[in-house]
Amino acid sequence: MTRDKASKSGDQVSELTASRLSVYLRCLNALDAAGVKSVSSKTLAEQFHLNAAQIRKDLAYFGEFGVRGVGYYVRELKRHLRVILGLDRTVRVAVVGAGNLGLALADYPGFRQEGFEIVAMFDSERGKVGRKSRTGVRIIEMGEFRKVVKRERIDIAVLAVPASAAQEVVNVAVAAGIRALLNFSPGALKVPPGVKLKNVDLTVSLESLSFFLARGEADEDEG
Amino acid sequence: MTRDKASKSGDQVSELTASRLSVYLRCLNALDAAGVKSVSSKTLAEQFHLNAAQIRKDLAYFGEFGVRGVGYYVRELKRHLRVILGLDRTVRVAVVGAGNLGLALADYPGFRQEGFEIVAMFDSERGKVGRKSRTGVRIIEMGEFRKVVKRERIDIAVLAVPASAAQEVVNVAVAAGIRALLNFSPGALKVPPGVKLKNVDLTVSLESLSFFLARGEADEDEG
DNA sequence: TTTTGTGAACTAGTTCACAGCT
DNA sequence: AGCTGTGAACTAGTTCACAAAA
Repeated sequence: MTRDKASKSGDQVSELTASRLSVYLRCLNALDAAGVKSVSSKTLAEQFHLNAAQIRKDLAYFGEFGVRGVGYYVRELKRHLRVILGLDRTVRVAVVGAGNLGLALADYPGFRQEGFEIVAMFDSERGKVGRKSRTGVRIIEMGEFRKVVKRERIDIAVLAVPASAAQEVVNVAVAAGIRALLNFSPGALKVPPGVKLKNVDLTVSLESLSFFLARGEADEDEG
Repeated sequence: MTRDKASKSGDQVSELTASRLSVYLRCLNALDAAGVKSVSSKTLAEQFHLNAAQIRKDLAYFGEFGVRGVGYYVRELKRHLRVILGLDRTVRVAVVGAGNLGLALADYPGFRQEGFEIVAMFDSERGKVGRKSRTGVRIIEMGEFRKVVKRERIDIAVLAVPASAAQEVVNVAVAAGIRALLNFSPGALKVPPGVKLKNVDLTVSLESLSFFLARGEADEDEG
C-alpha cells in the first residue's frame, strides 16, 4: 500500500519537483532532530513557507506515504525521501578544476552531510597535481580521469573549470561513463541524451539581482 | 521609437526572464568579440540553443530594439541590455563569510568581469579579520558592516555563512540598507518586502542530480 | 474530526504563426 | 524577401476544494 508508485517510471519528473523533494528532506531532518514524530502537510507548509497542497502532490506522486487524519511520520517519510533521492547509498563525487572554487566545493561541508562523498579532484595543471585540499581530497592529473572514475565508481562530476575548457571536460566525463554533472562554469554545454547536466551560473545569478535592483522590484524568490 | 517601454514599470518581470537577459548579454559579448555586427533572433537561437520567439518576446518587453528584415545590431543591443540589467555603472558587492566558499566567491573572476566589484568581505571570526583574499579583498569585522556598507555604497551582499547564522546576517544586511542578497547557505530565509533574495543551494542541486541518477532519467536542463 | 490524495480550476511560461515594417 | 513584435494557442506548474480514509 506504500510502495505502489514508488518506482513509477512513466513520465519525467520536473526539475522543480526534484529540488523540492530535497528541500522536504532537509525540513524533515530538522523536525527529526527536534524530536517531532509526525507532521501534517499543513504544519510543514506553515513552518517552512511552502504550500501544503504542493507537498502532498509531490509526495503522493511517489507513493502513499501519509496517514489520513494524522499526517506523515517524520522518520518514515525521511527514509522514503532518501530512497527516492538516491541517498540510501553513498553518492560518489569528483570535482574537476582545483582552482579557488573547486577547492572550496571539494571541502564544502554541506556536500559531505547527506550521503555524498568527495572522492577526488582533477586538474590539468602540473603544479597542482599531487597536492590535497584542506580536508584531504587528492588532486589527480586530468589524464587519469577515466581510470579513476571507473576504479572509484564516481557517480557525479562537479565542474569548476574555466568556460573555455568546460565542453571538453564534459566530453571526457561523458566518455568515462559519468551520467550526472553539476556545472559552475558560465555558458551552455552540450550533453548527449541520457546524461543529466545541472548548471549553477553565478554571473547570471548576480546579474539578475542587479536587474531587480535597477528596476526597484522586490521580494523573495527560490533560486 | 526605441526607449518607449524601456522604463515600463508596470508588472513584475519573472526571475526566468531576468536570467535569460543575462544569458543574452553573454551571447552578444561572444558575438561582438567575434566581430559580428548584427544577428537575427533565429541565428542567435540556433547558435546558443535558445528559442527565437522567446528572445524576441523577452527583448520586446523592454523596447523595440530590433530592425525588421535585419535583426538586432549586436553593439546596440548589448548597450541596451547592460542598461536594463543595471550594469551601466559599477555594481558594488560585499561577501559575508570568509570561509573557503566566501573566499572563492570574493576572488571569482566571473564576478569582476561584467561591471561587478567585490569591495569587501566580512567575518565575525577574530583571526580572519584584517587578512585579505588572494586578489586583495579585505576581511572586515562584522560589527563594521553597517558603516562600511554605507560608506562604500554596497549594492549587493553575497552570503557564504553557516545556515545557523544566515538569518541574522540577512537581518543586519537589511537593516544596513541592502536590497539584494545572493545566499549560498542552505535553508529558507525571510526578507521584508522590497528586498530581493536569490538562493543558490548547492546541496539541493547535488541531491536533485542524485535523484535523476537514481531514476535513470536524463537530458540537459537550465539551473 | 482531521488530513490525505487528487481531479478540476487557475496561473505562469513557452511556442506558434502571422500581420506589418524595412 | 526577411525579420520583428505580438496576439492566440498551447504546455507546464500551482493552488483549490472536496471525497474518501483513518
